[in-house]
Parts: sequence; C-alpha cells; structure tokens
Amino acid sequence: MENEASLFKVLADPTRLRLAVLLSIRGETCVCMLADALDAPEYRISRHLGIMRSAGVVEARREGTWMHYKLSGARNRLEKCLQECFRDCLADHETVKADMERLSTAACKAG
Amino acid sequence: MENEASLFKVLADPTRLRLAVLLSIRGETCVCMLADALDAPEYRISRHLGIMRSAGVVEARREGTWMHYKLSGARNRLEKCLQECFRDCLADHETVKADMERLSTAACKAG
DNA sequence: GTATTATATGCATATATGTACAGATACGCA
DNA sequence: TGCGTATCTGTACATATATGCATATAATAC
Repeated sequence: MENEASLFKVLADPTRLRLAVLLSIRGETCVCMLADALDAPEYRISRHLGIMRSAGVVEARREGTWMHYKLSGARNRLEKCLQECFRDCLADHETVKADMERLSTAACKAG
Repeated sequence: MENEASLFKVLADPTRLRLAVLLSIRGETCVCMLADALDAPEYRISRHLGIMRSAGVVEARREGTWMHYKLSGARNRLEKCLQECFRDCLADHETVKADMERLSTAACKAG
C-alpha cells in the first residue's frame, strides 16, 4: 500500500494538485505557461513537476529549450480513477478557473 | 485548493489509506478490530483515526468503552469520487485482503 | 470508592517536506 | 567559441509528520 499512499502524497500539495488538474484539462503544456498560470516562480513549478515526474504522474518532452509536460497514461485502475477525479471534480474549482484564465493570456515563445 | 490537497494528504499515509479502504468495505468498525486487522499498536490506529476524524473523513460513535468508526458521508463530488476509488481500485489490493483476513478472525468484545 | 478494559493524547525524537536563493545545466544562435 | 534564454538542482532553513512510550481519559464491573 506504500505505492498507493505515495501517489496520494504526490497530489497532497496545492501546487502539484493545480498542475495535475491543469494538465488534465489542457494536455501537454510548457513550463513557462504553467508558471504563469499558477503565478508562481518558475523554479517552484519545475521542482514540483520533477516530483510528479519521479512518481510517474507526468511525462516530459523536450523541444529545444522548452520542456513540455503532460499527464502520464494511467498505469492502473487507481491512476485512472484519480485522473477522472481531476476532470470531474476539480476542473471547475475557482482556483483552477483562475489558473486557466491566466494561462489563456500567457504567451510562450514555444508556441 | 488547499482543502482538496489536505484531503489527499489525509490519504497519503499507508496506515490511513488501509483504514479508509477497510471502512469502505466493512462499514462501521471498532478500534480494536482495526488494530488487529492492520496488526499495528492500538495507539497508532487511534492517532490516525483522530487525524482522519479531524479532516471529516471518518465519524466516530461511542458504545460504552468502545469506539466505532465509519467513513463519513461524502460532502462533495471529490469525496464521493475518492470513496469510489477505495472500493473500485483498492479493495482487492493484497495488503487490504490480508487486513480483511486478519479482521475476519479478530474478536471484539463489543460484538 | 477500586480495578479493569478500551481508547486517546502529551512529549521527545527522527525524518520528511516546501520554499527561496544562487548557481548549474541544456539548448539555440551568432 | 561565447551569449542569452529556459529549465533544473544543491544547499540551507523552517515547518510538518509519523512514531513510540508513558500516561491520561472514559466507561464498565465489582
């Protein structure tokens, strides 16, 4: 049960939860966009994305200088269930809506 | 989003996750049975149940000397979704099956 | 009242965690 | 090669967390 608890632990932080929900809504997104969306310093976003990546929750793709992150495909029923939670239960959260609003006006040179 | 992250944090511990799944399967259960099921000292179970109770995840009912705990009714969509996760994704976990096995042979004077 | 049982909690300790800053790395371009 | 931009990470620090032990509380039985 350690693994399952670890998965919950990854989501047990507001920054990481917001990132997970945003990625579930928008799909692959660049780090600089995520930093703008969450209105947080880039190194903080990067650190949390690293934690999520180590846990296999997100995947990264490099495109030149830019790194794009997206949710990993669910590897089991629990991960699938939790990803559904993001979309069904958290996508319309006030914080997420504000994050999406900022994200929509953010400009990223990666296009 | 702090509240949602806190909810995940409550579940981000193996002991608490096992307790949550057990309660979702079996319904209201006495502390001594839970301690037997998890093969853990009673004070540890009590401590974690206290944390879950503070977070509103479980409810307690006193019956004489005994305390019975059960999952609280889901107060929102996220809680409902997570409770479904317990039953759909974690109930057949090896650890949970072993916990249920110990629980089935445990005797509680509360009946 | 005392004794016994079930459960909860104060305390000390060890470990983990999030954050901020500075500096490092990776990449593209000249 | 050197420069600029995007991203990552080493370190330090403050805070949070889980644990074990001993003890406290709560309820019942005598």
